[in-house]
Amino acid sequence: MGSIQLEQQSSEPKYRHLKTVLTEALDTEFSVGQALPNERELAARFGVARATLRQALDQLELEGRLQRRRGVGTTVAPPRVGVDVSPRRHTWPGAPGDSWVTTDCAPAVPPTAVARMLDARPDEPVEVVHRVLVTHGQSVAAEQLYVPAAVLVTPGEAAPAGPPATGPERGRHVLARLQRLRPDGQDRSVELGSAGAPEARRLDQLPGAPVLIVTTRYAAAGRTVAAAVATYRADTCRLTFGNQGTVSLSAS
Amino acid sequence: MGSIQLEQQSSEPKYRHLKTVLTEALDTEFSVGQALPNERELAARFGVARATLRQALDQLELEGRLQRRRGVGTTVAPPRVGVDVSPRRHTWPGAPGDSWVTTDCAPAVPPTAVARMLDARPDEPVEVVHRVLVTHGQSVAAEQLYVPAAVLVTPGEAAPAGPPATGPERGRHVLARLQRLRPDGQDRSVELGSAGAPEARRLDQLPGAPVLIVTTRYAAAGRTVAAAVATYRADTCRLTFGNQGTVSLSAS
DNA sequence: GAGTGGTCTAGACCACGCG
DNA sequence: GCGTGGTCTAGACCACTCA
Repeated sequence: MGSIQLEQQSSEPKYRHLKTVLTEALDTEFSVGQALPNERELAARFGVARATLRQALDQLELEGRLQRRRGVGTTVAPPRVGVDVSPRRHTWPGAPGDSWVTTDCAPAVPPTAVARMLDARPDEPVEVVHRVLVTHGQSVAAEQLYVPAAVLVTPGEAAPAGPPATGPERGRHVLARLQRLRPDGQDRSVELGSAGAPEARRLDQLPGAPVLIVTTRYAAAGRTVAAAVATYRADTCRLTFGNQGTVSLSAS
Repeated sequence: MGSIQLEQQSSEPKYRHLKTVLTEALDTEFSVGQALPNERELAARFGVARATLRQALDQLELEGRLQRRRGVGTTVAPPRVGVDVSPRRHTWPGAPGDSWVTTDCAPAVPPTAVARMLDARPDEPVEVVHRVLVTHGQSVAAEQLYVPAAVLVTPGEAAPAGPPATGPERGRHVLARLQRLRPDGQDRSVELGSAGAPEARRLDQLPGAPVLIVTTRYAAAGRTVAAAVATYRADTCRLTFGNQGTVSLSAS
């Protein structure tokens, strides 16, 4: 990246041309993990204001090419890790092979959007199970699983030995009871969002960072019995859906 | 949104507080399609610089709450439209029920990343079929489908009557031949990206706008026979995966 | 304490859509 | 031609990490 000046011809914005130049430099002159010069240095080298340079860096970070940490610097990001969200692996919360870790649980009234998804009255109490997904030593996703209290009571069965009113143990208790319902299927959707303050803390990133929001509706006996809202770090991960056909492809 | 001043207490950045205030205003005082005051007006009303206000608007646009058009203004965005990308509906390119429209096709050498996905030599020629997906009168996705020329030739069959060297008709020809291979399965992944110049033009948005990139690998007879890179507008759509279980949920 | 990225300001001009 | 959002500047200070 020895370039000193940014020659430009057309009406293309500077930051976009800058992004192109930086992308080529990343492809040819940098390796994963390597640190870039700091922003003031880079801006001076290209002869632009720091805000303009940052516009280019912002997009490169959005695309997962760069990793920026306050107080530390900017480095070349590793390729995104693939996270399998296909129903085969991620079948049913708490099922064997489920690699999520339950971190907390408490009863609450759900957000209205969640209540609608559950076909529940807006004021109906639900259990909220908080879980995180850790791979390669880093948190990649945080999830809130909503289960109406009503679906957890089994008719003709005595109330179970009292679980704690809150905490991971209560969450495991809820998942165990959910397990007893036979899963029929799930609807799932993916959209772009930005991390709220609590998710950002759990995912070790700044609030407002881009995330992929995966919303899942779980069904048993033809009824919606649970809903999950999971936020995946968009910068570091890629959602994979495994093989959706009849014959396996060999892993490449 | 009659609020005139932005009182603040903690170390929370102004733009984030601003975003919270605006979100509440959108939820309570605005309806879909309604226009907001212009940016200079809003910035003055909240007592911040325009750049700070724009930081808040940027995030709200990323979340699909706002729609901004240069020369026009900012309006409240409608809810994102769900686009079904489940294998049931989106089975095999060109299959009946496939709602994509073929716009162009030409032979080319694929990008190296695509060649690797196809298990092809980097210089092996492929057919590139361009397609767009239109729903509710707007383009929501643009796709490039890569098919190695080798998989299209049928041994012991005469070369077909010459298709045009380029254009939609050639694309339909390629898809028709691809149909003859029996589909076995597909691998799919979703990640965040930003629109390049050509995709931006086809999706009627600005370059750099956030998109969801869906990469699909199609297999037949245990081999990878095609790969598709589709970019969906992240602002206006939500990818849905239908029912992935054994029993249908009633549509809500 | 030195150095990094994150936030913020108060301007300016440009490109675009529309009447 | 006017009003809109998009780009750009040249500063400033803050919050954070690390030696």
